[in-house]
Order: sequence, then structure tokens, then C-alpha cells
Amino acid sequence: MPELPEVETTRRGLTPHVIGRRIVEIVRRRADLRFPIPAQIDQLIGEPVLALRRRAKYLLLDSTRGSALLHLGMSGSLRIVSADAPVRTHDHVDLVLASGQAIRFHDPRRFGCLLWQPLRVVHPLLATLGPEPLEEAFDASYLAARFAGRSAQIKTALMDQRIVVGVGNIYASEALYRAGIDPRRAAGRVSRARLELLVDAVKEILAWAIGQGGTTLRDFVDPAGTPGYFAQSLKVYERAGEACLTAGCGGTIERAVLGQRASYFCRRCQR
DNA sequence: ATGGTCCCCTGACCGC
DNA sequence: TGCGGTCAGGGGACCA
Repeated sequence: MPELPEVETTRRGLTPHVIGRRIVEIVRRRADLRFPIPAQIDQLIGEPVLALRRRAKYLLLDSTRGSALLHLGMSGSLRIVSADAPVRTHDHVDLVLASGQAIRFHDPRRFGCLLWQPLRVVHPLLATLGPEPLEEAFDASYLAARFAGRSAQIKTALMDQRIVVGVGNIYASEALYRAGIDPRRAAGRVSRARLELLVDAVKEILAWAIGQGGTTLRDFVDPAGTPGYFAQSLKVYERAGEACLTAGCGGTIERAVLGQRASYFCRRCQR
């Protein structure tokens, strides 16, 4: 489910409810999600939340003792609820705040995680991440250098979080469509001019999607329970068999499986 | 290093 | 109504 825009939407929704608030209790309704939930997260108890940051698709909830690290996986969401609100199936963890509210971690498939990052330590899962796509370090020169000589399909490479973070299956297809690049093309065989278009497309699409509150296809909701509205802006994702939306193209959107993930493109518009 | 595959898990949907 | 197969916003682990 959540790619960068959805995680950022989650961060923004949570921020006003958590900053400066003390965590008074952590309720675990199961011992693990994707990974065991480490006992160290209890160090948060009694601590005020200093900041809520996003790195890639991770959220970091900072305290003076360290940071809780949350990933939403495919089906995770975080809601702000009254701490005594009825618990639904798959509500796995509550971070209860002194305000009487709680951050409730809901994740049917349990591909998400809740981990602990001690002070002045970069968690191993964060250590190899590439640059943030919305920062200046992510530009065509950088991408050209990382893609040089690579035979992997460009869509797979664009989703490789070691190259650039935050781009998942929806936005990879959408950005490649907008840049006119065939997702099956070898990453190292894309022209510099097209990489420029791709970088611009990635930045524009992610920024616009954040403004729309992310994409809700099935189950994503922000911390207030509101879906995102970017789905109506999708040009190719899950549109196999439908007409290409490029004026005058007349082609049909195709679906192909690349790197085990469904991919959507127009072979007339994307080379 | 790089590329490819498998798998974690639940729920929704579709055809029989 | 039930059953099996397919698919889903991610990514770690393991293989050649």
C-alpha cells in the first residue's frame, strides 16, 4: 500500500497529535509483525515525542532515548484514535499518549514493522538507502551514474530503494509513463534526455500525490481515516486494456509482470 | 556487485 | 454457499 506520498501523508496527519506529547503506554496485541517487536521500544514510555520524521518509507518517532521506527509494508496504516476506541481485527499495536489518544497500528498482512533505533545509531535497514527523491541530490546526473552499465529493467531499478527511495509500484509505472520510457528497457540504456524527464516526472508526481493525500486503491487511509485522492490522477496503473490517455495516441495500456510486480505502460508512448 | 526468485500474510474477488 | 486460484501501495533473504 504505502509509497512515499502515503507515508508522508501519514506523518503529516500524525504530527499535530504527537509532537510534545508523552507516551504513557505501549499496547502490543501480538509479539511480532514482519519482525519481532523489540523490548527496547518500551524506552519510549514516559518520553515526550520530540519529532516525527520520514526517511524513505519509514517513519521515525524521536525521543531523547532513541527512535521508534515504523514501516507500513503493503497494508499498514496508522490512525489517531481515542485510546479506549474499540479495537478492530489487525489493530496490532497502540502507542498511547498522555492526551488520551493513541497511535494505532493496523496491518492485516503484517508486512510492516515496528523497530527500535538507539540514539546516534543508524538502523541497518536504513543504512543502505538511496537519496530522497524530492531532494536536490536526486537529479539526472546521479541517476545516470547509478544506472550506468545496469542491465536490470528500469522500472525495477527505479523501485530499488538503494538507488532512490520512496518510489513503489504505482508511482514507478506512472513516472515512466509520463517520461515516455518503456519500463522493460535496461536501466543503462536510457538516454540522458529521458532520464531528465524521468527525474522531473518522479518529483512532480510524488509532490502532487502528497498534496492529494496519497493514493487509495483499496485500504489506505490517513491518520484521521480519510482516503487519498490521487487515484483519480493515475494514468496507467490498473488500467490494462483501457485506452492510453495521451492525446492522439490511440493505443491501449498493457500489463506486464516485471520483477514479480504488475507493471502498466503504453508501448506506443513509451520507448 | 548484480540480477532473479521466493516468500512472509490476510482478504477480496472471480469462475466453477 | 463453498472452494480453489489469483492478485494486492514492500522488501528481506537467498541463490547463481
